Amino acid sequence: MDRQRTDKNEETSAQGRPTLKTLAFMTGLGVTTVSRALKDAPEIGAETRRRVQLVAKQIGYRPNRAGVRLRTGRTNVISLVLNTDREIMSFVSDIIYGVSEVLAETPYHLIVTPYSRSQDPMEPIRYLVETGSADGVIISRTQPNDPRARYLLEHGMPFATHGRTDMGLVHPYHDFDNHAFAMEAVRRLASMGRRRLALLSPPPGLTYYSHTLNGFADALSEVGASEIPFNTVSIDNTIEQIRMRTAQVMRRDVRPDGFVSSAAAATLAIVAGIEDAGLKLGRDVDVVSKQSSDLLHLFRPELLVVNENFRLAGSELARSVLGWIGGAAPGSLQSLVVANGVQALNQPVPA
Amino acid sequence: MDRQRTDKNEETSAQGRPTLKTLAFMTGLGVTTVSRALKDAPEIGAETRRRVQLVAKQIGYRPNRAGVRLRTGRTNVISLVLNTDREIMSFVSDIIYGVSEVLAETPYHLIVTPYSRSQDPMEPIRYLVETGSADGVIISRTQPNDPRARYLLEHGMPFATHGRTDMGLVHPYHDFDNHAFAMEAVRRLASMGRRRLALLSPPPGLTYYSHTLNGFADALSEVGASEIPFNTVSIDNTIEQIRMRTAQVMRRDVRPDGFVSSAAAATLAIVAGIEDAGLKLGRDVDVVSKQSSDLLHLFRPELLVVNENFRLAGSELARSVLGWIGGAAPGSLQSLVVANGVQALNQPVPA
DNA sequence: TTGGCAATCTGTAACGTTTCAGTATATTGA
DNA sequence: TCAATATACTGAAACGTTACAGATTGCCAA
Repeated sequence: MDRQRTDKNEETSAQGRPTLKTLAFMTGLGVTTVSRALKDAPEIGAETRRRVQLVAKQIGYRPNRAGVRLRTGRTNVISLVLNTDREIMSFVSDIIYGVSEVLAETPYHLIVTPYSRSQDPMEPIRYLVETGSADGVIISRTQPNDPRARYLLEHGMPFATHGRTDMGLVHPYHDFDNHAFAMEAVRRLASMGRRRLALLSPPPGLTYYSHTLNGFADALSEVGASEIPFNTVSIDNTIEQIRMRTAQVMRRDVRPDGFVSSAAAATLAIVAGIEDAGLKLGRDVDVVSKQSSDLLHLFRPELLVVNENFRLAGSELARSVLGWIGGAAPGSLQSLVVANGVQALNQPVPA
Repeated sequence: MDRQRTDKNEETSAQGRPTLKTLAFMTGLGVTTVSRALKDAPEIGAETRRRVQLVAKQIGYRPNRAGVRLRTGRTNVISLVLNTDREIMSFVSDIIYGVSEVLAETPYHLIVTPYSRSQDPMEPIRYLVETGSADGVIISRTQPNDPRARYLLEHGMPFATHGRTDMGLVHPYHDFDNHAFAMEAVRRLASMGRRRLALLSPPPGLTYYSHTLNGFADALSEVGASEIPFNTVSIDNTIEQIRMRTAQVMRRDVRPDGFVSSAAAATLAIVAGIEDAGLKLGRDVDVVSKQSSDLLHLFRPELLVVNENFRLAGSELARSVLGWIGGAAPGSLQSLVVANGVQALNQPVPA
């Protein structure tokens, strides 16, 4: 079980895919010259360079990734590190699409490196660094003090985080402005006369948890509304837990007349809980929710939504990592996207 | 004899990750011996083998993928080929998780190879084969006569399809029994007294389109119900298109009193359309829908649902590809899942 | 003794790429 | 004129792995 080629002569131009040796044979040049000609090295004659590149294009030469990787250590791989059981569904595919879109025009491949509940989140990161399996890494579920970011920085591995850190270290990131989202959501609810607001927050521990909380609190004091505590659940809880908890709080004497929800799936549960308690959306209570695909308005037209574009996030993250690999300053590869305000019903939102 | 002088740069034990050479130096053996000892080759002494493996574990040796790949052509990569704009969201992430789960316990990596609307679906396939970028491939959106499957088969690249083909060629697949789903859906509607049924089908062209249609038709005649044509849209249409079309058909004199929907997102649109026409779910019409995550019941409790487990699909597909790579017969790597529970089987499904 | 054989182990040569240290040839400065 | 220098190219080595074709040893039959 081995390759069919056994002759050590270069004459074998017919089979297998072309290599530098093939190209060298066809052009009558040395492999070194061909290699350099293909990457526009300065010490190659213009004429020769053009000739080599022409032939390469003609026969469809593509550098062997294993060869390059073995020699240079460059993998041409970007790894997207995902939590296999925590990440919310649609989220992930959108990010993947966004990343793919950007990587498609480059020699880079996207590999998905999963880790599950049972594992240390650092494990895949260490694996990537130790084995040098990727040239760059994208991580999500970013924490204020994120050991992954610190580790990657220490080991000189380019990366970008979905969400910001707060460690005094500078690195590329892409983030959605959840502070602005929460403020906008509260303002909107206040403008509808809602005064007792509850927040279904992101999971504590992640950076955007406090962003959201702060935005919520800032806007509360701005508009003079009050908060109904709802912090025994987060969007990481199950649908059933959120639903039950919502129903509970809605049955109390002093109950929320407005909700801010950080995730679409969770919003379904909130609304179900509201209705479990015999109350009506739009009359007794209003809900502002983030969503990543434009479906919530079908669920209940009364819902107020803010769109978060995860596909864009994927693209930005990919661009950031590539930029860092390409030598750009990490500090110049940060982006923060602000939503275009709260949308009632289905008005398209370009981001 | 004396191997004290072989060290060219052996002394530099502090650098980089360990290679076979490192291991050879530490054990006092040759690299060949170490290589074979690690893979339990028969001509290595039991004592030596144990010793080598112990040391390898101690210093955390991991074979260099580029080296292996360059030498053997084996990539240890499985590629998941995805349509970047057509695939429905949650779908994809579930499959990825399923695949990851299986691959996690192997030396294999998952790489996502995208293609977009603008491209020929064959392009990524050809790329993978020509560059030998993967040892196995998973494709979805399978067609009865699928050029990708044929090409992969012709070129000896192991693969598995999500959905079956109908070309008389045998290859691994995983499929959800949509014929059974459609029949079950119709029976359920019929048992509720519904007699004029409409089907929101999968996109024509894909294999499970006809499976679904046939199941629908078979059950219709079984229960003596009739079909209201609804074939100007499929689940590949936009939410808005489906919604409008549903509203149209529901405003007619002879309108459906039951729907069968092949996708959850589309079901949202159907229900919206029904309500646009001033009708009420559960009273004027019932809807049976497939779903991949358990959310539809929150949307409208009256909805009837059948769960399709895409995570399972991902796992099965990964297992199939690995099995084929491992030398199993392609025909033994086919699975069809009905309702809840996988059946391994090799026989054709009711056409 | 001789030769044969099995059991272990080993060096060398690839795989395709890039880098290092050159080698020719022409061009220039004096 | 000679040497210095730039221009255009080249072979060899190396990255880490595995396959191939030996080595070396001990043992036993003849």
